[in-house]
Amino acid sequence: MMQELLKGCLYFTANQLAREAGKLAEEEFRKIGLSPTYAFLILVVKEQPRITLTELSSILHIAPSTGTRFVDKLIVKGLVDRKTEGKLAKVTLTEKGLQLHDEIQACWDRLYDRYSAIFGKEEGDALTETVLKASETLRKAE
Amino acid sequence: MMQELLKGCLYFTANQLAREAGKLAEEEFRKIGLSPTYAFLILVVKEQPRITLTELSSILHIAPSTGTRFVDKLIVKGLVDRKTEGKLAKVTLTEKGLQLHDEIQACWDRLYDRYSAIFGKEEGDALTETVLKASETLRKAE
DNA sequence: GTCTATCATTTGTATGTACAAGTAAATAAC
DNA sequence: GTTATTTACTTGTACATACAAATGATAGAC
Repeated sequence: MMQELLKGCLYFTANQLAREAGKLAEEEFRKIGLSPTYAFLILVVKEQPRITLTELSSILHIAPSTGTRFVDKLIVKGLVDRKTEGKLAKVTLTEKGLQLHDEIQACWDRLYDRYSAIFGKEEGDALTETVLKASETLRKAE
Repeated sequence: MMQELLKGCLYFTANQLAREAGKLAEEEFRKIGLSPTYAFLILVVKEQPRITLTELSSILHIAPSTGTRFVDKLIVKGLVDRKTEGKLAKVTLTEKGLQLHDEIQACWDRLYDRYSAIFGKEEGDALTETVLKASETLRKAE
């Protein structure tokens, strides 16, 4: 059967998992009008004000060009602020962005709880760790 | 540290894994000018000629609208053929699509070998299975 | 037989994401 | 000090993907 073949392919299953996990995450973060990656970006910038675009992108594991687009949109929403210094683009939260921080944290906690409710806390954590390790193994192998 | 938080989030790690796994897969399938999902679509249609759009989409775990776009593009490339019968859209390989089948299969085998070389065959299989199970658990939970 | 509800598909629109090319700043070579 | 190289970032373009709305076809209610 065809389906069996597909099930044995890591590309395929990993994408499926990402899409399913994404549905939950998007649902949770939709409450504050952000998609999950944007929300995470804000958390990162909160922790490291004046972070450069490159560092931000690398922490989020997105391409720099993608980082630029995200920052662009968050500037339009008035949540972050970009100041270029020489060739560096430094990103910082605005007052409004700062105010959103607690809500984002709350969404995140709820999301984590939902994953935990589905998989069980121990198993969920183990799964996340397995997936993380696998992605790091792949990255290093390339 | 921020990075630690992100590493504990399934949404985040699953997307990372999907992107890393995708790089390998795209590289492999680029040789025949298709992206992995298109290639898989062709394998599925080969196995089930006159498959309906809905069934095809569901096997590939993509939304029906996405299925339509994919089929559109493959028609333009001359690899598949769509015949609407009543309200159903039946998809079949063209001669050209059929001829591509062996090459796709070969790419797939090579891709599998590459994953196996990186993770080890046993571990790679186990990983894929874990990821598959997780995505199914999530899907059922929603 | 008409009307309505349901189902399969497509299309409009939007988002996330990336690569490649372009631009601009910093650094190195000489 | 000018030229070449590298580095950081942005922009043009393109693709995968989805949701919601539109369309078209079947089936059921009466």
